[in-house]
Amino acid sequence: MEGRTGSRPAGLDRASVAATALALLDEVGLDGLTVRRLAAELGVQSPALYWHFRNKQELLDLMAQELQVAMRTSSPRDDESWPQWTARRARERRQLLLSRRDGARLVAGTRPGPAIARQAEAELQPLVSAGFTPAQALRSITAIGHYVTGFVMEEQSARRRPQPDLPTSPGSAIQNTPTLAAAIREGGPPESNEAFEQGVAMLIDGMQALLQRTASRQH
Amino acid sequence: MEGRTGSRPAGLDRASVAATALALLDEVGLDGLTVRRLAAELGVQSPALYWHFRNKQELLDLMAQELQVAMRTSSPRDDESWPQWTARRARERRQLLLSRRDGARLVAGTRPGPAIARQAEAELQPLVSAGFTPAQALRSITAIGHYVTGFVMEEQSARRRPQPDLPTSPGSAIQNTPTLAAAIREGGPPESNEAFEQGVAMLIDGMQALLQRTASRQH
DNA sequence: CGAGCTACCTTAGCGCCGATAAGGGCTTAG
DNA sequence: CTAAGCCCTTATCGGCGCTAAGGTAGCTCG
Repeated sequence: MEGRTGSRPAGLDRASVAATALALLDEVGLDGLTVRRLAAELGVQSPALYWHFRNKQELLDLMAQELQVAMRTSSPRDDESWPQWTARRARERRQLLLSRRDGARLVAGTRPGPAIARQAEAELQPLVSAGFTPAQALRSITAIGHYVTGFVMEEQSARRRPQPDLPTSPGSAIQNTPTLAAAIREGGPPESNEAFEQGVAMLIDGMQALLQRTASRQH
Repeated sequence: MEGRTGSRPAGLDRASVAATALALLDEVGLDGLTVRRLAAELGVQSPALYWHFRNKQELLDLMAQELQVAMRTSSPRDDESWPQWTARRARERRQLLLSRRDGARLVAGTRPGPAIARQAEAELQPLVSAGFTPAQALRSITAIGHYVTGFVMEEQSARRRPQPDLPTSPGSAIQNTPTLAAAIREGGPPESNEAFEQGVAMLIDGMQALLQRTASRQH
C-alpha cells in the first residue's frame, strides 16, 4: 500500500529520513510526529529508525539543522546597506520558520550545531565591516534571532489554538481594557506583518544607536 | 507516606493543584511533569485531577497564568522615565520566566487569558502618556516580550542540554569561525546578562526612534 | 428521619508512546 | 564457502493522557 514495491523495504539514511520527517511535520504537526508514524510513512517498522538515530531528539536536531541549512545565508547585495540587509535577513528567517508547521518550536527546542556556527560566522562579517565590534555584532544577531523566534512561536501557536475572544469583540472585557482595544482596532492583531516590521525596525534602530555611541566614544 | 493523613484524601481545587504543579515543575521539569506524578504529589489517584481540569493543557494554561499573575505589573515610579521603566519591566519579566524551571517554554506554549489582557492594559498606559500611539505601544511591548521569551528559552534550553563544544574551545572549528570566536572571547557567551541588556537597550532605542519619527511627522 | 442528589474520589483499562532486546536475511571481504 | 556486519524484523516493556463506571460523604428536602 505504501512505500516499497518488494518485500525488501527501503534504503534509508539519516538525510532521507529527516527529509521525510520534515514533510510529515506539515501534515501532523510536531505533537503528532511520532516515530511510529514516521516509520509507517517510510514503509518500515518503527525500531528500524533507531539504527539511524540514537533517539527521537537526535532526529529532531537533524530536522532543525536541515531546515535551517536549507535556506543559505544570503550575503548583502552591492547596493544593500547593512540595515537593509539585516532587515531582509530577519524577514527571511521568519519565512524560514513559517515554512514548516511548528517550525519555530522545532528549532527553538534544539541546540545549534557546528553548521549553524559556520552560518553565524558568515553573518557576522558584514556587520563587523560596518563598524560593529564582533561582540556587538553577535549580540545584535542573536537578539534579532530571539525576537523572530518569539514572534513566530506566537504566530504558530495562535494558528494551533485559535483565540476564543480578543478584547476587540464587543462583549468580553472591552470595557476593562480600552487602550488595548484601541491599539488592536488601530493596528490590527499583534501577529500582523506590520507588527513584525515594527519590531525589526526597533532592533535595527537600536543597532544604529549602538554604532553611533561606539563611534563617538572611540574617536 | 505522602500527602494526606487519613483515608479521605484531600480537598483539592484548581488553584492549589496549580500551585503544587508549579512547585513540582522545579523538581522534574516540564517533560517530567505528568498527571500521574502530580497526582502522587497530591496524595491522590491521577483520574481525580480530571474532575478539576478538562485535560492537561488546561492545567498548563492555569499554571502559566498563575506564574504570570504572581508578579504584578509594577507601575512606573515617580522618578522613572519610560525607558527606565520599560527596561526594568523587561528585566523583571526575564526573572519571572527564569524563576521556574522551563518557565519560558511553559508560558510560550499557552495562550494569554483575560487576566493577561488586563495586565497588558496597565502596561500600555505609561507609554501612551509618553506619546506613543496605542498601536505603537502594544507592538513595542509585545516585541520586547518576544525578545525576552526567545532569550530565556535559549537560556533554559542551554541549561537543559549543555553545549558540547562552542568554538571557543581550542580544537573544534575555531579556525573556520574566527570572527565568531573573537566575539565570544570578547563578549562572553550569548546568554550572558550583558547580552540580554544589549538587546533590551536596542529595543528601547528603537522605541525612542519611533517616538521621534512620529513627533516630527505630526507637528 | 430518611431518600435522593451532587461533589469528589476510586479502580480498571484502552490505545498510544519512546525505547530495548534478540534474531534473521543480504551483501560483501577474505 | 564462510565470517562479518549492516539493516531490518518481531516481541515486549514501562509509562503516558484520558475515559468509563462505580462508590462514598455530606447536603437538601419531603
